[in-house]
Amino acid sequence: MGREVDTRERLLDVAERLFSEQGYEGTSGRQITIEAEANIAAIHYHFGGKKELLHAVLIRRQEPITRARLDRLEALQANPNRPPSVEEILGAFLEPALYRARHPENPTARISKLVSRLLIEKPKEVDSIVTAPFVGVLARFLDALEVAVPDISRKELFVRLSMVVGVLIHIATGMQEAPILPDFAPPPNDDEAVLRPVIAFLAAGFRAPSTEKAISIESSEPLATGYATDD
Amino acid sequence: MGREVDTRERLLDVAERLFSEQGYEGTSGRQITIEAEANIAAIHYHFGGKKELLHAVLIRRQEPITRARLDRLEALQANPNRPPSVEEILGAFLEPALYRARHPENPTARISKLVSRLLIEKPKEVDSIVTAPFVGVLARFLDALEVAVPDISRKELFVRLSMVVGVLIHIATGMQEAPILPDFAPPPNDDEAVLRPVIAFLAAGFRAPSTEKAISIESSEPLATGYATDD
DNA sequence: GTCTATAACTTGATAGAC
DNA sequence: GTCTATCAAGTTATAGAC
Repeated sequence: MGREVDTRERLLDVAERLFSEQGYEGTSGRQITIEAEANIAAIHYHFGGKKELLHAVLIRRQEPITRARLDRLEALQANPNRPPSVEEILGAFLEPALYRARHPENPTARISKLVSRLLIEKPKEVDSIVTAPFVGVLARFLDALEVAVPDISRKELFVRLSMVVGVLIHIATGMQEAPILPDFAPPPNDDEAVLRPVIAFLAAGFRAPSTEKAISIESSEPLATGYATDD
Repeated sequence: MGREVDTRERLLDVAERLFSEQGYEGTSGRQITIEAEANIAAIHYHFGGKKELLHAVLIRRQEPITRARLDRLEALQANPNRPPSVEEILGAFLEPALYRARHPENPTARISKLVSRLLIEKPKEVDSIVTAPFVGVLARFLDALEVAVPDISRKELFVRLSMVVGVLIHIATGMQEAPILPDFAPPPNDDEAVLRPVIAFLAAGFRAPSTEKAISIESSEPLATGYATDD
């Protein structure tokens, strides 16, 4: 295991694993090269530096997940007479990112954990590369949710979708199997069993009545932003 | 601002801010002492080291939040004839940790963000000190939820509560106001407006029908754990 | 493409003067 | 309690031999 592929790819594999387990700042280039059985100078030679290595790690996996999400969503939308349910939409959003999420050796699980960490740690070297591909995806799913849950404004649907992202990150980082409560067994290893209760919970949340105040007749303006400076 | 208190306290304040903004690994003791207008050796003198400084930062705020949560929960449970609703329970859990969460200068907001980061980054120096106080709190809230949502097993309620934790972390780290979608204004600054739609969403999730298979008559054993080794 | 060697710097820590 | 001075160890990065 490990020596059948060339140095460049071994570096990508090891970096992906270590970055996801220890974070970007918590992982040194030295450790990566050692575990990849490569030379200390290899990162600089193949990528230019640690930052560029992170970019390469992300690019390699980001696009397939994005496409899987959009493909699944489009498949669900194929029949305009039966628009997808909230459950189906959430499945299309969550499953590609959490495919075999409880198998740490699985690339999808690792990259979702890494992206989640980066979203919180926000080292300067990322922002664009992590979030940019996400923006288009969220917009498409928001469109679908507007059809599935017509009673809720796009604005409130966005708040709800953002909580889905929070849950996704929580699962991807493996926090829910933390020391949190000792008397519970860790979740099962198969995706369906992990996601079924999660999707049921979230879908019910989407169907909750709106919490927005009923708006007066004269409301052609956008909703107030609430940008108070305060204090 | 900054020089009215003694060095030890200034170090705690600055460390709290920098750790929460940059993470534990991403913040150097040097930077802390410089911004606290203290000497480079001050951390070692007052705390013993960077790790002990982190402990001191956490201890200072952890306990008040824990007590606020439990106090609120107990107040809700004062009248045994009217057990608290899911919404009230969630409010008691979330509000103490998110008090003025969108004000980065607010200690509660900072410490919640720091704890959230530590739960994901998991530097070796913490685990116990971060998660230990949390365990007892979660158990108490789970008890309350069992009364409020009697149709759902404690096991599935735990899964749902763990998603609440995910949402809490998402909000505390400020991820939901990220670059995620450009056409939405950031959430308002007042807690009630931030939390009302969140709590409504989560409460509806708790009331979703159980996703557990109906169990056969003979089921004195604990549910299967799903600890498959697989692969 | 891979190596050694090392430059240039930052980190956490501490001894010892004041 | 606070300072300077310095430590050993670690970091990214790079020049140049093979």
